[in-house]
Amino acid sequence: MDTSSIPEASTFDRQTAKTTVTTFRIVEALKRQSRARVSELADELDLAKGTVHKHLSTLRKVNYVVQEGKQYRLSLRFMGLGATVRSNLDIYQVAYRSVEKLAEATGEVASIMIPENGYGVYVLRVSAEGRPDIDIREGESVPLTATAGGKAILANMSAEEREQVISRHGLPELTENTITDPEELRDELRRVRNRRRAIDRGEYHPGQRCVAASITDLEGNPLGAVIVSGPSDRMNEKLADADFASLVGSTADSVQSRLYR
Amino acid sequence: MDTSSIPEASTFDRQTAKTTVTTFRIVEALKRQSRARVSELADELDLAKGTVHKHLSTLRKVNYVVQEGKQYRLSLRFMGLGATVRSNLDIYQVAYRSVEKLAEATGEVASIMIPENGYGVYVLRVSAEGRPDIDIREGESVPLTATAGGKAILANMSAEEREQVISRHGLPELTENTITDPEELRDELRRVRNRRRAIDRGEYHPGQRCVAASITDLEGNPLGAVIVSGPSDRMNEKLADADFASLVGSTADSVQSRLYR
DNA sequence: ATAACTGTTCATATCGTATGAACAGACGTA
DNA sequence: TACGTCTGTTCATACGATATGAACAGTTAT
Repeated sequence: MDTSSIPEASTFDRQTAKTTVTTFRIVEALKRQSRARVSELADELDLAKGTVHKHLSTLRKVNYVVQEGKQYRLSLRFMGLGATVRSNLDIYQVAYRSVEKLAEATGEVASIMIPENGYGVYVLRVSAEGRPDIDIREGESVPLTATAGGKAILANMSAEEREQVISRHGLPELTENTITDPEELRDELRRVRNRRRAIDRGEYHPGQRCVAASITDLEGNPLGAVIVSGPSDRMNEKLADADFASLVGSTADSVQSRLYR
Repeated sequence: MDTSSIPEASTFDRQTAKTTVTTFRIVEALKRQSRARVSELADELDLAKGTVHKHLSTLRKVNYVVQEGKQYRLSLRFMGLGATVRSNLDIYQVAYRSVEKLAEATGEVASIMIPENGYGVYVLRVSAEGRPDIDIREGESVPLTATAGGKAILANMSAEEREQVISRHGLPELTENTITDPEELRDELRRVRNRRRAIDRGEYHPGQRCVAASITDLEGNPLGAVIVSGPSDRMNEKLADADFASLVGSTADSVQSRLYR
């Protein structure tokens, strides 16, 4: 599951360009459906066919949508935007090599997550054998409350920010292991702070287990997290070795120190 | 250099959502500048400050722009769009492993390019030692006329399509080696067709040299190209070995055959 | 302290969006 | 084949919303 979708344009205040809202509602619908026709989108978004057609043909003219017969799909130009956004992140540049090494050393998938608007975004994922395409993809947004990386980030936020995230986004129950009680989450975050590492047990994907350590700025505010993920059973074995978990922490520390030089 | 930018909204016909055009002009300006303030964008795009502010705050509300103090930047959500678009491409799924192997076998950067709207887009780039971040990035659009991959694609287009690309986009001179004469390009494309491979010599980046082979559908229409790129001097040495160049071709053939099974 | 910036909000006029109808063409069915 | 129902696209219209420039307060430099 990805983040929730954009409400219809009329729910926004007067200081909002509602045409733009509608455009992005269409873009996100196309993201979900990968390819769609005019009337499908009109039905789904409750818009007139003419309206959808106008938006799609506009997006086609600016090259962000491609028409294939009667179907429309998002164009590869979005890849260019995504790649540019990512490469502008200091943390991505600095962390790239370390994450690669971490994947190699652990034999599992290693990632970087960055918080944005109360969500966590995986900006980098490397597996020991090539790029991973299953389960979680680079660029995916996930709730901070239901992943090891997210918990590592939340744990280092100020109480104020943390509570804001919790009240804004709640604690969506994604698997039977997801923490859904705010008080329980606060306890868990205290443990994360003390141990300087977060662990999840299938709270986002059942059967997946992750270890994470946070990267902070000089005041201790969270900038992101380093994560190692794998199948629960294999991860359980590996976690028995204390060196394994400390690898995640030392990677995070190394990235953090290089961020400030 | 990336693809050219969107003209101002008023130049579009009546069947176009001009608000959307303006929004994407702002998005592309933010792509170029990575972070910008309201009045910078207003100056650059020749819009009223109030207009830019309205668009930016709209984009922020739908989570596609992040505000950091007085600066605005594109959000990581564009990464999610880009990753989704890419993973919907059959050719990406099929080619991934082969390109990885090709990078390893050649010791150079191996890529897949896909044509879209008369441009070539690098949808995948793998280097023997980790992900390459220099020069050309995944997601970047380049002119078909000035790259080996682009020439491999152009060579397999119908004469009609090919001429349409040439007349629409021209032959932009990117380095002193770029082919700028249409007739010379047509000759070159004939050679490409005969040899079943395209070579460039710094026509896009000086000092870079690439070999490419096309991937086509069952009717022979170009779907993309497989490319190996590296520094000119090193590539010259390697190209002396006939097996080296044929590796590119056999990779393309293998991808193509697996596309139709 | 001044001055020149800034980002944001506001009211206004005009432009342009969203709508639903109308149309022709594609598609499937009988 | 002929029908009916779907489609995408275009069009005119009414209303709504965009773009504007001015006004304002806040910030940064001078």
